[in-house]
Amino acid sequence: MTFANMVRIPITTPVMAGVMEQIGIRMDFAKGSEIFGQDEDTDLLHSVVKGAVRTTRLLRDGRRQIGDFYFDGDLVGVETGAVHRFSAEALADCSIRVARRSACRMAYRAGAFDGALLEATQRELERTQNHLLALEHKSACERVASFLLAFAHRKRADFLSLPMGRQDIADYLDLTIETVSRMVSHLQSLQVVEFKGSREFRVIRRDLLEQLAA
Amino acid sequence: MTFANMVRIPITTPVMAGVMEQIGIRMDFAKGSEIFGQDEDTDLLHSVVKGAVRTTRLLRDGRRQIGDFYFDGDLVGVETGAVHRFSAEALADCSIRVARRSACRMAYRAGAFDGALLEATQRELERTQNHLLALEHKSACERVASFLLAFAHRKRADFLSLPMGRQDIADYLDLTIETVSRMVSHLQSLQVVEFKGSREFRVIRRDLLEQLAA
DNA sequence: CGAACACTTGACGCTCTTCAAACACGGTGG
DNA sequence: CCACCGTGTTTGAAGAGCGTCAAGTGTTCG
Repeated sequence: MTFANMVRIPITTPVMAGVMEQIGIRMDFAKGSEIFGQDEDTDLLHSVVKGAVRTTRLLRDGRRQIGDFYFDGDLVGVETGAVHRFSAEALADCSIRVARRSACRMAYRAGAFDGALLEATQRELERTQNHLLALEHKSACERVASFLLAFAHRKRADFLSLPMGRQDIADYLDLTIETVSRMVSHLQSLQVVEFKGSREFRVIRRDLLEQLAA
Repeated sequence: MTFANMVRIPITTPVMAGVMEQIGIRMDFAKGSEIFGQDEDTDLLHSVVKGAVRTTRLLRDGRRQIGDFYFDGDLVGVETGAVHRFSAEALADCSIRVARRSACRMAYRAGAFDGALLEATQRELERTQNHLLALEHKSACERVASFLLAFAHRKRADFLSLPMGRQDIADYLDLTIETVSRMVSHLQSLQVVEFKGSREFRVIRRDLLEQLAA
């Protein structure tokens, strides 16, 4: 719990995972395809089995807000109303489990299921608060460092691969693509991380990276 | 629903309001006093009867993040875990209703109460997402304009009074107090709003203000 | 009436954006 | 096999916008 804002909170609970595994229908989505759309109804729940998902919403002015990125085990797009306010797309080829809310509620005791849904929503809230925290009063360098660090936390592998492009990172961090690129170069010149191409990277000095993420 | 990001979403539901009214104990808090603290447990629910509340959390580096502002009817600090991650303070003299979660659950059918709590959490999530949206890719002027507009939406009165000071606004909008001050002056010089002192203001040209809030 | 506090205003510098161009990679077709 | 193009990324130079520091102006309260 030293760096709360850098740890990715999984959007799942044991009960929720159990329910989805039991009654969810497995579907595959090709990289780039839409899993659900803005304004579709929220009756279906989606959880990621394998792959990477991004939620976005289009704004009046044509800009695009990134909601968040979701990975193995996460429930995607736990939302407020009857219709989705974000759409979800597969960043990589994905395997997703889909289930109807009503079916989930029947499969389990309704109360237990609602409790799990509440907890998932609370985790999503916590994540959004942390995202806010990761932007507020942080420099471009700190944002990019935090972002890379959050990934390094997910996998212990030597080199790991970012499933999203620079534009997605820029939108997520509220920076321009050029600034993200510059900061990545900067972190490399400091020997803190090493990139192989634009997506594969590894952390060389985790202590420095944590320090730079402030 | 034209300007989703400028509308303050109330954190309440009919069921929740009913429960709190029925079994909540009314308490008064003087301006500046703490309603609950960071790391206190979340067993107690608080709803605002009258007044204005601000939630904040202290960060490692000594900075202070503002969670949100809460007004009449709002449930304050719907949170994730067993302990509060934010503390809540009275911005003005406040009247608050306090109730134990467990008591609420007993007073109502547990299911109905949990549903109401879920909805309140979802609204809090939606608010946080909108807060994020209100910061991302927005200029200082747009942020301040949105902020004032959100208040103008709340009350239809001619002149209305901001319950928080410039520092709170600055923290909320991730700006400095000087920049907030400059933007307020700027909006005044454009004849879009009029200030009487530093807290009382009214909107002169709502259309322009909405345009500036982008 | 004076002191403490909150807010405003000004000047200057740094960071990030903008605009522009170069570069890298992957696929296609000659 | 290599020239060609499209897309995504990097790099550079210039400028705008916001932060910082510092001084000034209210405003509230003893």
